[in-house]
Amino acid sequence: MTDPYVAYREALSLRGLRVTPQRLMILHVIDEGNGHLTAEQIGDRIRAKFPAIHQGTIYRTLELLREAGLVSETHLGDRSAVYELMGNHPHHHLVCDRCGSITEVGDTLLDPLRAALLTEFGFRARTEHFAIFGLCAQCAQQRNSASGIE
Amino acid sequence: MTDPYVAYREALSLRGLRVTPQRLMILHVIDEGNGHLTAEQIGDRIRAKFPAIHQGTIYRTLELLREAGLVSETHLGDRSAVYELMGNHPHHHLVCDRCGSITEVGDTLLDPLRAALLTEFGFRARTEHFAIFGLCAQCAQQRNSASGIE
DNA sequence: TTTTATGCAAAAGCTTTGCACGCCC
DNA sequence: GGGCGTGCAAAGCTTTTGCATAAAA
Repeated sequence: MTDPYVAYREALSLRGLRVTPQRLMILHVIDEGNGHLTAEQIGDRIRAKFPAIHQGTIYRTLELLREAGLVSETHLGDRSAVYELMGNHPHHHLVCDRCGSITEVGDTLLDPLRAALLTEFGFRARTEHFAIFGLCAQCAQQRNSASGIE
Repeated sequence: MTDPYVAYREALSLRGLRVTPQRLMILHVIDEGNGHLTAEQIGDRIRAKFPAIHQGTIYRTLELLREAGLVSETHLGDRSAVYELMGNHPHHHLVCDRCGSITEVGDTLLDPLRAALLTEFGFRARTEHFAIFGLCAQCAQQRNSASGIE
C-alpha cells in the first residue's frame, strides 16, 4: 500500500501548484468523504488533528482545487456545497426531502438525458456529480400508509 | 382581464393563510419572474414601488408559501435560490458555467430519468424545477475554436 | 532569494430572529 | 378584540478579503 499522498503531490506539481501539507490533507479528507462533505466539515475533520489550520485556508484551497480541475463542487440544496475528487468513479446523489438520506446511484442513468440535451440544445451538461431531490422509497411508503393512500 | 390578485387571495384563504398586501405582491412578482428571481431580487422589485416592505418579510413569506405548497424553491448553484409559482407549466433551467446564460427547457425531457429512478430505486424525484449546469452551445463552440479543437 | 500560501482577524453578504405595533379576521 | 403579520434592528452564519509572517520552489 503506497502512500496516497504521493499521488496528491504529483497532481499538484503537474499543474504548477505548490505542495503544502494543508493541501495534501484537504485532498485526503475530500477523498475519504467521497463527495459527501461540506467545506466546514472538511475543516472540522482536519482541525480535529491539526487545530491550527484555519477555515479561511479551506475555502481558498477548495476554490483553487476546483479551478485546477482536481475537485468538483456540488450544491445539495439548502445545505452548502459538497466536494469530491474528480477522477473518482462518477456517481450521483438522490437526496430525500423528508429524512435527508442520501443514496448513491451510478452515472449511466443520466446518459439519455445528456444525449437529449446535446442533440436538442447543443448543451454540454456537466454532470460529473448531480443532486436530485425527492422522496426516498421508505419515506414515500410511510407517507402513503400514514394517510391511507392519500 | 380579471384581477390576478383574486386568484392569489383565494389560494391563500383556501389554506387558512391570512391575506395581506405583502403576500399578494410577493406572489405577483414571483409569477412575473417565471422562476428566475432570487429572494433579494423579489424584494428589490417590490421595494421599487413600496419601499417600506422589509427584506425580512420577504424571507418569512417565501418560507410560508413554500411550506404551503404555493411556491417552489430551486437552488441555482452558487448561492441563492430562485422561486416560482407551483402550477405554472413545469420547466427546467440549463445554466451555463461560463457565460451564466439560462435556457428554459420542457419537462418531458426528464421523463426517462424519472421513470428509471422510480423503478430502480423507488425514488420519487421532485423535479418540478430542475437546474442543470454545463456549457451552452455558444460557449462550447467558442472554446473549441479558441483552442483549435482542444 | 523570490514567490506564494497560510494564519489571523475583520468585514461582507445573506438569512434568521425578537420585539412592539398594526392589520386581518 | 384577539391573534397573527410586518417593520425594524440586531444577531447569526457562512464565506471572502487584507495583511504580516512563514513556507515552498
